[in-house]
Amino acid sequence: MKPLYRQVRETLIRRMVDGVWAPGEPLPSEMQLAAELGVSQGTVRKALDEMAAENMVVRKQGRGTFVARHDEDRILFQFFKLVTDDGERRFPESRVLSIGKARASAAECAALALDKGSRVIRIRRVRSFDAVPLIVENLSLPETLFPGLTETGIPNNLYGLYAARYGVTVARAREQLKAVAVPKEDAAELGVAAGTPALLIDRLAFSLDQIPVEWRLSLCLTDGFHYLADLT
Amino acid sequence: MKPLYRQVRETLIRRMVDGVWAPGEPLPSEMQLAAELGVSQGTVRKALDEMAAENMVVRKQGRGTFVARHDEDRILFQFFKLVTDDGERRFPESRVLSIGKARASAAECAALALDKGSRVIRIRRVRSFDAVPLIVENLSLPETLFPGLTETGIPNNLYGLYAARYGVTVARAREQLKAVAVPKEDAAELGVAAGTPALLIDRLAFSLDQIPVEWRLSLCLTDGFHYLADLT
DNA sequence: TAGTGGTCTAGACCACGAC
DNA sequence: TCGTGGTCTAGACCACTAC
Repeated sequence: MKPLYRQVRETLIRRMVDGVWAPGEPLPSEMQLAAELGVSQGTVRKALDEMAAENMVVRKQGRGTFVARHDEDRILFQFFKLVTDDGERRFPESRVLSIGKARASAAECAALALDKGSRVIRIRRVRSFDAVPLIVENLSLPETLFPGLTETGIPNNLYGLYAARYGVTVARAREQLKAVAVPKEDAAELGVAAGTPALLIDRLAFSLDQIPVEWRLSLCLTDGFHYLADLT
Repeated sequence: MKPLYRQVRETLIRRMVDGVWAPGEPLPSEMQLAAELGVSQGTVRKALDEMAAENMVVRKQGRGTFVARHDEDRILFQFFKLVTDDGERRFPESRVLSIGKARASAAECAALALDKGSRVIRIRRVRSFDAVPLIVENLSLPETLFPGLTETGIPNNLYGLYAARYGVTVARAREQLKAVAVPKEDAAELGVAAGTPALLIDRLAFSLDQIPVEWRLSLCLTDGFHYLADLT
């Protein structure tokens, strides 16, 4: 049998997925949750501590426990690892180059665990620091999860939009990095010669319930910037 | 005042640094530690759980709590992020190209927090998979921490040597990644043309007591391999 | 002052490993 | 069977926030 605190944890995650508590909202207090779920406060606490460690909730002494929001700095930088060489964390501006729908390619079906023939939304954009382009990004999203996305404006912070408009919270991602030569198609957008070395980041993002919800290929110049990883 | 469980944690780390318990050895049981330190078992447990989460100790139900060892698996999963494109984790062979002592450069002093004029050990080696060279590595170590290192054989698993021979346990590292063109000096070792894109990994490794103990620049080809990061 | 999460304690029982 | 860590409970007090 699964430990009680993990069952509690899953109940709470289920509720967040179902939108019972929206991002930014406070959860009931530990005592209330314990009473409602028929367990002791300590068990609820262990579940919440684990969720806090994974950035799903934020605990504030004296105030309460809140569902994590995707516009808090700590969450933003959970997924954005590119830092200036003097260690400054900054967030780039974005400009959408194209957006549209299409039948998912084989690679997209594989990455996003979609059935053959499913449809995806594709976004291509450039991200810049101080008007200097540094990243070209190609995103694929399952259309069923984000209906109508192509008709709205695309904000800089996409994960905030996923959460606010579609109730899809990105909780975790895995990134695969390679060094590649910038191909002809991307050279112009980045303002460099084709063949320049660049960092290719292949990211698959997962929702609270571990479903892949976004596939993103980012081609990054690393002049004055680097990808920062902590091996803990 | 610092919480009790953190004081316990620091006491235990201090003992590991001082070699009271060597890697692989069991710690006293929770009850024994609690009695000795004059706290409750729950407080010791919280300290140990935290240390287990940071890979400093390994807990095994029914057996005990053990000081973590720098065996291949730990290196592979905690410190070696390069995996094959089909997800296989493998350990490369290494061949030392040169080893020697020198006065630390300004960059080395800055990275390793050394006084100007300190001496360092420098190692240069090539790492291969199936005899195909994939990584050229330049390491710098403070000589005071590793006396006599230049006179011994250099094993493939350096962190194991640091721990076994010098009592220096690498607990954490930060890595900075860039995409660069392979310079002339390294092209021959890697068997590629100068200018080929490669991943440059700048790693600073810290001991249990948070002292920088190794600076490592790894130039990696990412053909058939990638750097894997989990954003949690 | 009241309510929240943070720390600390004490004790019970369970699951696992060694013998 | 015994000793270990793993889970669960219950209750006390502290630190912080809001009112």
